Amino acid sequence: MSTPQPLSEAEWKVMKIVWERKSCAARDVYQTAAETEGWAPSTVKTLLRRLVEKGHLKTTQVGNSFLYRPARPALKSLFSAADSLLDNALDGTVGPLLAYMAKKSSMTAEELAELRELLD
Amino acid sequence: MSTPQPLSEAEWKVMKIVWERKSCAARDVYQTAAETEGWAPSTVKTLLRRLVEKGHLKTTQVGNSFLYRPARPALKSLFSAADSLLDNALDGTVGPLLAYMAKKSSMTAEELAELRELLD
DNA sequence: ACCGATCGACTACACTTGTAGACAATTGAT
DNA sequence: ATCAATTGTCTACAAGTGTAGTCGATCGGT
Repeated sequence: MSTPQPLSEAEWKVMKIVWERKSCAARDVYQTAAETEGWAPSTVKTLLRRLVEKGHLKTTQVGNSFLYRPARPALKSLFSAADSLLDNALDGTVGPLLAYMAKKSSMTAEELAELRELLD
Repeated sequence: MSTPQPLSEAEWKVMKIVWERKSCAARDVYQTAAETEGWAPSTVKTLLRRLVEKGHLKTTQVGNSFLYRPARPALKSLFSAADSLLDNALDGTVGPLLAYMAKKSSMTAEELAELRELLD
């Protein structure tokens, strides 16, 4: 139970929308996803349902509808995905992989500093 | 064409076997995958075929059979996968993500040193 | 009390993925 | 020349995924 089923690509996008806001009525997700992905409301409904089934989202009923909230923090899910990525790395490729990611991602100065500290 | 379709989980496993070897006859893959994954030869055949279709493997005919060789280096594919992972990261989560990966993966001293250098 | 908007439930369907059997051609050994 | 083993091709099928329509219940406004 600690690690729910992995997220598909479309599911990640929905999760990101939910993680980013505190109140996550279905409507918020519909609207955001319509703008950013061009998805029909039905599409989002299906994804929300599957995410609940998979245990990534918890719901609280409010009137006729639900409030959706993440079942676990974004970082946890991100770490699970990172585990898979690391599984796919061959011997000796992890260093270059991290270097690539560090270079590509724009990290804030603080993040950089923390990371540097950690490497000891 | 620069970025072939992404690899599925099972496909990664096959690719890893091929990347690790010089000569990659189908038989080598069957045997290794049978040991490590318990896959039937048919399963491996299907995966090899799909990988060729997807452009991840190139073949050279040798007698009745093929030699399989990666269409691009492992690092390239790994980087593509890293791109997806980074796409899924929310603001401010990249630092912790890299920290997690660095901690979890046992890198050699040299890799560590290189990475440290890079963070400047 | 009624009506339009909205929500969730159910249904749909093509495509991908995991997993594998059947079979024909070819090859290597005898 | 023959025969067993091996290889690739074709076929199969259940589960997962992307994408979305329909419909009945309900909520909010009048």
